[in-house]
This record gives sequence, structure tokens and C-alpha cells, in this order.
Amino acid sequence: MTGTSVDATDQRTTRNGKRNAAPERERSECPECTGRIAYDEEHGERACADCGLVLDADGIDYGPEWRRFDDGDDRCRVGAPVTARKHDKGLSTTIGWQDEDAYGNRISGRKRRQLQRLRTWNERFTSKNARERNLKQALGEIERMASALGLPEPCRETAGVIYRRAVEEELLPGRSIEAMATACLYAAARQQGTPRTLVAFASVSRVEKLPVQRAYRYLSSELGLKIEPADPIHYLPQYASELGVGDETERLARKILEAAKDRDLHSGRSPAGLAAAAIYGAGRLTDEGLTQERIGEETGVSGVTVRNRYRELLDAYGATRDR
DNA sequence: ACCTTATTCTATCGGAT
DNA sequence: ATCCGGTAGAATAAGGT
Repeated sequence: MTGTSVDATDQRTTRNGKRNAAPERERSECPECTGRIAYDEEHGERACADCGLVLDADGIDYGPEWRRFDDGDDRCRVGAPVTARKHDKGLSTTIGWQDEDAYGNRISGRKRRQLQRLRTWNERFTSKNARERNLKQALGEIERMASALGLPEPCRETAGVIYRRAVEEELLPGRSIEAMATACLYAAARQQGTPRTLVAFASVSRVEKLPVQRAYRYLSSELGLKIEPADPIHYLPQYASELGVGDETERLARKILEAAKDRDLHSGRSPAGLAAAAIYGAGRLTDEGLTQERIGEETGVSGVTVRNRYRELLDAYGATRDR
């Protein structure tokens, strides 16, 4: 398999499957002298162009990190993207199980025996030591649970990355692979904004809830995982389409949430609940005819929570507009 | 490992349009 | 008749010791 024959245009993905786009940096003014803020790519710093005040250091370079030396500026990657979901990052060769040649014809008994031997040895080489086998098992478990819970690919990928870090940091000895794998997936799901409850994980996992909880706590403290509460606005598009509300309502809900954010209504509240309440409140203002019950059905947020939130949200929204 | 605290959920009921 | 708003008690998640 040579990389050069791969169609270049489809391979423009990074390791985690995301597009290679730099996030926009907000253009702002220097708080000291109101000068222009410039971003220094080379040093990863954001600093005032006039007085030199450094606002943000150690930025991440989102640009492509490879170049090509022949003519052309098409800096595509070649080959399949590397994945953290396979214990060997998907780099190793696999030998198909079918006893067929490339044209689908049956192959002779002698060849079959040869293939069988090759498979056996390939297996022995690719997962040679205990550590690799553990990794293989854990990643298999992550895949299994993720499918059971319907978690998307980036989430599984992240879980794999976290698990690898846990292995590197030697967090595994003394605790079950299964619990740790479940905890990794739980963490990844939250990081990726597709959270599931701990109970849901316990139901698909082979271990109880408690060990998973402990493993997760251990993980997040030892690895310093920064898991921030999701922004309620992220839930809006999903909920809006499930409920079939119009663009107008969705836009209004977005405004309501932004107003709420200004007044610190977020702290401690569940993002999903806020999003659901915002849609309900917006629907009320635009006469969408949404009932609390229907919101609850589609979003999994109870009517009580919707009630408690949407009043606060509308108050905040009204107050912000009056100013 | 246990306990505390804030939040949300389920079930339920009275009142309003 | 359906929807809204409120309440009580259980469950949950997260943090502290």
C-alpha cells in the first residue's frame, strides 16, 4: 500500500477527525493602552502591538505542521488517519479472514494453511506483551459500550486518548481495566458534549457504578482533566430540530441564553435544562405552541426544571433588553 | 471511604384558559 | 379538557475531609 495513490482531497483531516481550521481569535483592544492586539504565531503569544502587554502565552498553533518539498502547496496528509481507538493506532497490517484471493476465488488448501499461519503470527506480533493486550481489551470495551450508548466517533477517539494517558501515567495498577475504561468513556463523553449519566454507563459496563465513579475521580484528578460544563447553546440546534421549532424561535432562544450568561444564571445549573427552558421561553414569545410536556419528552428534561428555569431566563432577557 | 450540599426528577394536585 | 405552576421526597453529581 503506497500513500501516493490515495486521493488527496479526502484526507484533509487531523488525527481526531476534525477539520484543520484555526478557531477565530477575538480582535480586542489592549486593556492598558487600548492599542491593537496582535497574535504572534511564532511564539504563540497574544500581545498588545503598542505597549507590548502579553495577554495570552503558550497558544496552540493550529496550522499544518508538515510541509512538502516538491512543487505545489497541497499539503494533504496521506494514508488513513491515525486513530487512538486501536491499540496499535491502526497502523498495523491485518490479514483478512476470508479464504479468498483478491478476485473472490477460493484458494487452495495449501495456501489456506499458509494464510492461517500468517494470521497466527501476525496476531502474536501485533499484540505481543501484556500491556498491549490490556490496551486492546480496554479499547474493545470502550468501543462496545460506546456503541451501546450511541456515542459518536470523536467521543470514542477521545476515550482512547484518555485511556492511553492513564496507562502512561501508571494509573492502572490496582484497579480494574473495565472500570477504568468505563471512566475514560464517561470523561470523554462529557468532554465532547455528549454526556450520559453514570447510571447509563454502569448499565452497559461490566462493573458497578461505584468503582467507575472512583476511577473517574482518580482519573480527573491525576490527569488534570478539564471538564467544563457544556455551553447550553450547544444543545439548541439539536433540541430545536427534534422539536421542529422555527428558526425564529431558535434565534430567540439563543439570545435568551446569551442574556442569561451575562447575568450568571449558569452556575450550577444543568446546561441541558437551561437550553430546554430557553426554547420553551422562546416558543412562548413566538407562539410556537410548545407545551412543557413535549419539551420534556424530547429533551429528557423534566417539566419542573423547565418551569423553574424559564421564568428566570425570561426575566434576565427582559432586563437585558430594557437597558 | 464516608458525608454534605445543591440541583434535578418523579409523582401529584389545585387552578386557569 | 388540557396546560400551567407549585410542592414533597427521592435520586444524582460533585466536592470536601
